[in-house]
Amino acid sequence: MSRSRGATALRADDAAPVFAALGDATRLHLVGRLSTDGPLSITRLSAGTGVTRQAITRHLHALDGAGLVRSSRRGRERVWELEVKRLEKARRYLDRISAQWDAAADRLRSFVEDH
Amino acid sequence: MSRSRGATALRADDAAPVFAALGDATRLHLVGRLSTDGPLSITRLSAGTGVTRQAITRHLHALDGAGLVRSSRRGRERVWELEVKRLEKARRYLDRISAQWDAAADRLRSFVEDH
DNA sequence: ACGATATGCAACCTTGAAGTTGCATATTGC
DNA sequence: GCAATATGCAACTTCAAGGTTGCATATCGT
Repeated sequence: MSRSRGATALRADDAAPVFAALGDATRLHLVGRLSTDGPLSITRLSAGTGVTRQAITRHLHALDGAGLVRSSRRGRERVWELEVKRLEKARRYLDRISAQWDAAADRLRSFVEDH
Repeated sequence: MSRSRGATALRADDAAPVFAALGDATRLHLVGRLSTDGPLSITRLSAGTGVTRQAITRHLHALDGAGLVRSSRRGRERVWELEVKRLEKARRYLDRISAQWDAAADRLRSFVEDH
């Protein structure tokens, strides 16, 4: 096998929604916050963002739809946490593209040298 | 300096537009195509996409706006190529978030162990 | 029981993304 | 010069994303 832990590479059509979810400043801030501070409630995530709690809730659902976060009810609050696996899949996707580009650049270089 | 080659980490507000540009299936396909086949003209990039050349042109401009591609005129055609540096910055951004998450997970674990 | 706190849900508004069609302009090759 | 090829530019349509307000519902703590 080419990768450890059975990780499957994302195909373009599957990767696009993940990047789209990351492609909003507010959501990217949420992801950053969850990555540093760990699981947090909606109210805590909303504090200091400048937008309403309902808007934040929508963003969290958007991230959830892309598989980037996960939530669970804890008493009267709902706690959200990062789904780091999906994030790493996205990272590997970018890795692969860079690698392909490098290979193409190498081919171009040797082509030029041969002519 | 903390990184070689003077690479600067992207901040959330700068990274979001990059991910947004990657967050569309058509554009992601274009990026993939450019990464494997190298510099290509608009007409070639449009062939077989199912959308009009004008739409592809718009997508290319969107990618350009995010700094992910670069173009130059070659005779009567315009050739687009991947700007792999920006792609790698985005990759490092995801890397950093994963790392922060790992650190947070470690803190949480030792916190639990101490109580 | 009750006030305070934390969410859930829905209707509504505004704006920009994505795609189209139509037409103008620039280059190439004979 | 001219037909074919490759873009550039602009107006128009459709639709969903991002935000808001208002109100209902569920839990906690005393």
